[in-house]
Amino acid sequence: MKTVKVPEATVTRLSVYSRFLERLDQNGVVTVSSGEIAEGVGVSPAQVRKDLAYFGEFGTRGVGYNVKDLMRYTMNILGLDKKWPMVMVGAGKLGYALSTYRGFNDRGFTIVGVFDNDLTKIGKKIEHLDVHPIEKLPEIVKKHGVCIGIIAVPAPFAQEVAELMVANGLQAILNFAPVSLNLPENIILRNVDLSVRLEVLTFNLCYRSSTTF
Amino acid sequence: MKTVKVPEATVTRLSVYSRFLERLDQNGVVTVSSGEIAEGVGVSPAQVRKDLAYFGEFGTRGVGYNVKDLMRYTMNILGLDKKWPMVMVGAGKLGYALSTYRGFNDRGFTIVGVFDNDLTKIGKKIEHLDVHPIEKLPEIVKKHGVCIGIIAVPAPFAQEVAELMVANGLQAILNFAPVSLNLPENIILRNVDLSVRLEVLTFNLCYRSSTTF
DNA sequence: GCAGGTTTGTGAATTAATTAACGTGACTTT
DNA sequence: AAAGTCACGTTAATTAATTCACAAACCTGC
Repeated sequence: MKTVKVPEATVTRLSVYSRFLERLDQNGVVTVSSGEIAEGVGVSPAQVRKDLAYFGEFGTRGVGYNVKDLMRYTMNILGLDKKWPMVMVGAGKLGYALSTYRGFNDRGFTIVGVFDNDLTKIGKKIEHLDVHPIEKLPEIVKKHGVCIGIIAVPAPFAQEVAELMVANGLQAILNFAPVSLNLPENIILRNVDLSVRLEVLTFNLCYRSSTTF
Repeated sequence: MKTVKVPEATVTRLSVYSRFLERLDQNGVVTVSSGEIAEGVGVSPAQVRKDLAYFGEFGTRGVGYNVKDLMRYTMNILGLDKKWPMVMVGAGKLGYALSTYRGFNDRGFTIVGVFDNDLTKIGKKIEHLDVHPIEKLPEIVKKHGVCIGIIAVPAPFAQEVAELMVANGLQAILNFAPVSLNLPENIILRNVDLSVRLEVLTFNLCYRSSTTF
């Protein structure tokens, strides 16, 4: 166990590999090579092997990887062998869409509480879940042992929501509000910034002929 | 005009700076330093200056940057001085949420067509927009001169939707389906993979004490 | 109009990430 | 059972990105 930091990009790719392997497995594929994985997800074969090498030796030389095994290994590395109950704050359109997003369930994530402070939303149902007033967050977090929170509120409220989450012991936050949150060092925070992603497209559209300056 | 490639991370940060500057401007702030921007968005001051340096000299030594000017510069660099009509394919919950997402409009993006092949969705309204059958995509794309497409369909359909977009001349695609799309080199493609983002959180939750291996 | 305090812009140094290259082990074939 | 092939794991080389550090430029006050 060397003391080497795993690049974030590696973790991201691992998640992609994992899902690709899941699909191979469903199609009955038994063995796969780094080259085939690379081809399937759009990276280089060396990259695939390097990424996996951070965590162990999972393949057989001259053969490749057992799909089912590698799938399990990658999922374990990502912590997907555990249960991850989550809370969602914000029951607007985005919060609603995310709360019912199949992709989360498919990977074992479960939203156990949706919260809002808008009286017209509280009490409504999002599938089988009630929309609770924000005051109920502590109770639900405690009850389910939640450590992941998702923020889907308008930008001006995101910071206070994040602080409330931290105050209630959440350790990881996925923030969809388009602002930079200021939180303690030990909180794991990642942003999903939809406009930013689009603006990367427009930038490249403008400079596609010459991505150079 | 040196021939230096601009890192993707720089473009991403530029978008974040731009929005931060917008907020400063709304609050009446006239001048800002690289340090203040850095503080506000969570990067280092040197990073801010370096990022801007790819595109020119926008500041005044000993003083800082004029907020309004730098905001305009950054938006121009990102292509936000132009109109970007977009089409959305997929009128499920996510497609619906994204089609009505305020954050896009706030940055000048407009969705001019929403498409689906589900008969129960076609003809319905998403705010002022009709949901069209997918066959109508070519017409709308041509009519509005669209070059950006958003994919919000289930994974199994994403590849064919992407190919349809490419066939109709779209040049940039933002893909929300959790699959790796295979498209021609010249198409600008970015993925927003919601599960992947969550799995980066769970990975870090598992190895927070020792992010090292 | 000069001194002192600021903050930019930038080349150099550092750190990080990716790609290349190759030795090693495993399976296959004859 | 030996030779050939294949694909992994790993070290080295390369490329990329970030941070450092400092000269140059600007403003303020006296």
